[in-house]
This record gives sequence, structure tokens and C-alpha cells, in this order.
Amino acid sequence: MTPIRLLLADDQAMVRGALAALLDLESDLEVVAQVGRGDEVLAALEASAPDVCLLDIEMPGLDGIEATRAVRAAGRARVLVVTTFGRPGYLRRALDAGASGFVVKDTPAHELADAVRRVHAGLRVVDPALATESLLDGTSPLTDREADVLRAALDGGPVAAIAAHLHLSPGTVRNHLSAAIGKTGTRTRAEAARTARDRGWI
Amino acid sequence: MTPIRLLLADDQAMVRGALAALLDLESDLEVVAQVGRGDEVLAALEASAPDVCLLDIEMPGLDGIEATRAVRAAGRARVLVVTTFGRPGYLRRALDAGASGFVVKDTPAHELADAVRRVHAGLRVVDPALATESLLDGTSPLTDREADVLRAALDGGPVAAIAAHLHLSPGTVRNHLSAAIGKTGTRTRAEAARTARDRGWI
DNA sequence: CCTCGAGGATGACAGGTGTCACGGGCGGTT
DNA sequence: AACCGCCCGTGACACCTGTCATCCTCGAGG
Repeated sequence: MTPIRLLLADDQAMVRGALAALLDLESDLEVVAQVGRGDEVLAALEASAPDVCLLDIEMPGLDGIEATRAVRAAGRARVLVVTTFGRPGYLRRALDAGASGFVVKDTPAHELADAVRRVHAGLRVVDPALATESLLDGTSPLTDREADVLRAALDGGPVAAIAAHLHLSPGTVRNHLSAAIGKTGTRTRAEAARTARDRGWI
Repeated sequence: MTPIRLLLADDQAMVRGALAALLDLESDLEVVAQVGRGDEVLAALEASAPDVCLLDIEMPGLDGIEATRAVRAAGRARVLVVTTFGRPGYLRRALDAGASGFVVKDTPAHELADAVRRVHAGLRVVDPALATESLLDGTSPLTDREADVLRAALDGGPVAAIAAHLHLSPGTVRNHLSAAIGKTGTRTRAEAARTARDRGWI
């Protein structure tokens, strides 16, 4: 039986190489491509024709969610998202983008190969604890603009900087921030940005 | 020749297992223990008598810096710190705690085995780019209290919360924050806390 | 057509924040 | 003893923020 061909995308070279070593130990799996940036996934996909892509989410160039969308649009391979952070919003957005599976790096290494095989067989693989948490947190209550403003507020700059960056009036920024603070149940924009990010709302 | 015995400590099970697979491919290396928490390192050290410990820094229970100190105090094994974040302060503190080597997970996987061998041979292994950056950033200009206040400011709460947490007057907290903002060259406490953390000052 | 929600904006207000000047106490060094 | 740096605190001031009321526009849907 011909082995399942795998593409690995992770920005940490050492982790990427280690995962490749782990998966190559399985006789029915073969790592045929490794990339360290999201925007290199598509080219590697064309060049190596993998059956399954293992994508990290946090990557330079193009994040794993967008990379998933691109891979699915190309239509050839299935996607298994392998990520550090089990933020519920990530799970939802990854599945929306067309991922067949979602595992966090906290899960034991020996389960990864099975996850790959299940994904290749057309099954869905989802961390069960994360799935329930995702349902509890529900979907984001933030409007698009509120999310934009919170994203720009993540680095802690003053309102004027956020306003300039988004080409908005400072007053409007404060309105959006106030709404976001209310919806997140926090008291400062720094807290609001943190909890929104942890919930995957931005 | 008897293989070099290794202990792996990393909180992400999948990464830990993958690194084990990678290192076990080398005929002169053997992973004899794996733990997922810093406070399990010492017990594993006693039970498995490794020659080299590969420790992550971000771990629950006990961070890798403190774990390094504990391993060195026990006196038997050398330590190679393997971490995600190349913050200059981490490097300095790891070496101060007695680590023989320091590599970030961005470095290629095939260099890890060599780093382990060098550490086992009694040599120092330090990421050169990080070493220069560490020298440029120098040591922390923050006083103890300023560092405390910045630490408490990391989560974005109001001054009153920081003051209560540290049993200080709000005015004193604002004074320390003002000094820290000046020393970090930033304009808000959120920025100051971020840059201080990235420089390893807190 | 009319309503409704999202987006954008303004103005006003209370309260939080960053800065500064100043003072006091404590533990070092000279 | 005198000096110095760190720590802790107070008070004052300007500015920034968070909240609210209000207004306008626009597209979707009843």
C-alpha cells in the first residue's frame, strides 16, 4: 500500500523537524514537504501533491486558517490543524475554513499518527474537550469594527494611535472600545483585548 | 560506547514526544525520561540518572529556570534549555542558573543532536544572535518594586487592582509605573509591561 | 415604505492615568 | 555624620479614557 503523503507547516523549525521524525517512524506515512511560513504552503502543495496537510495556526506570512482555506480551494488535500493554543474560536474558524481535523499540541504524540489516518480516511478529528468549550462560548458577539479596534488595541497603544491606524475618529474608537468592554465583561480595553483574543473573537 | 542518557521536559506532550522521536533516531542518544511539568523534573532525575536534561522554560509547576537551578544543585546532569521565546533576559537568567546551553525552537532540528553532544562534552552552546542581543540590551534598569508593579500590570487591570495586590498606595503604584514607562521608552503601562517582558526584565 | 442594526461621528462628563514636585524613612557607602 | 539610592507616600495638574446621549447614513428585511 502506498504511504499517505504529508505536508508539514510550522514556524518553529525544530518542532517541524521533530514532528517529521515522529511521523516518518510510521511505515504508512511519509512527510513529502516542510514549510515554515503560511504563504509557502500553496507552492509546496503544487510541488509535492500531499494527501494531508498538517498546518499550525500561528505562522508568518499567512495564518493557518487562511492557509487552510487556500488548500481547500486548491481542492486536492485534506487539512489537519495542529496548534499550540486551544482557543475555542480557532476551532470554529478552522472548521469553517474547511479543516477536517483540529488537535492541540497538548495531546500525546502517539495520537497524532492516528489523527492523520482518520483525516485521510475522510473522517473528522476534533479535540472533544475543546468542542464542548467552543459550544459554550458560542459565536463572537463583536461587530466587525469592534473586532478591528480590539485587534489594534492589543499592543497597548493610546486611542489616538488606534484611530490613526484605522482612519477613524478617536471618538468612534472609544465608542467601539466601550461596546467591546461591555460585551466582554471587562473594565479596560487591555483586558477586553486579552479576553477577546483568548476566546478567538479576534 | 554507551549512549548519552537524556531527560525531556516540555509542557506540550506532542512536542515532547516528537523531540523524543527525533533524538532517539541518533544511535548515541537515548531518551530515558519525559515529564510535562517543571516540578516533576527532580523526581525523574533521581529515577533515571540522565546525563543531559533538555528543559523548556514555560512550564507549569516550576519554570525551566528554577528547574535548571534544581538540577544543578543535585549536581549530576548538565542542562540544555530549549525554549520557544528568544528573550534576551531568559538567556542570561538560564546561564546564571547553571545551564550549559540555550537554543530556541526556531533553530533547525538537525542541530539539536549536536547541541546535546556539545553540552554533554562540557562545552557551552549558545545561540549567537541571541547572545549579542543579550549584551546590547544589558541588564535590567528597573528597581525591584518597579518590576513587581510591571508584573502586576501585565494583565491590564486598573491601578487600584495593582495597588491592592501589592498592598501599596495607588499613588505609589503610579509613581513606579511612571518610572518604568520612562525607563522602557514607552508611553503607556501596557506597552511598558510588554517590552519589559520581551526584554526579560520581569 | 418603514424599521432596525451596524458604522461613523460629536459633545459632554466623571473618573482614571501619567507626570511632577516634594517629603519622609531606611540601609548602605564614603 | 553626611550622602546616596530605593522605597513609600501625598498632592496637584493636564491629559487620556470610558460612558452616555444624540445625530446621521446606509443596506437588509419586514
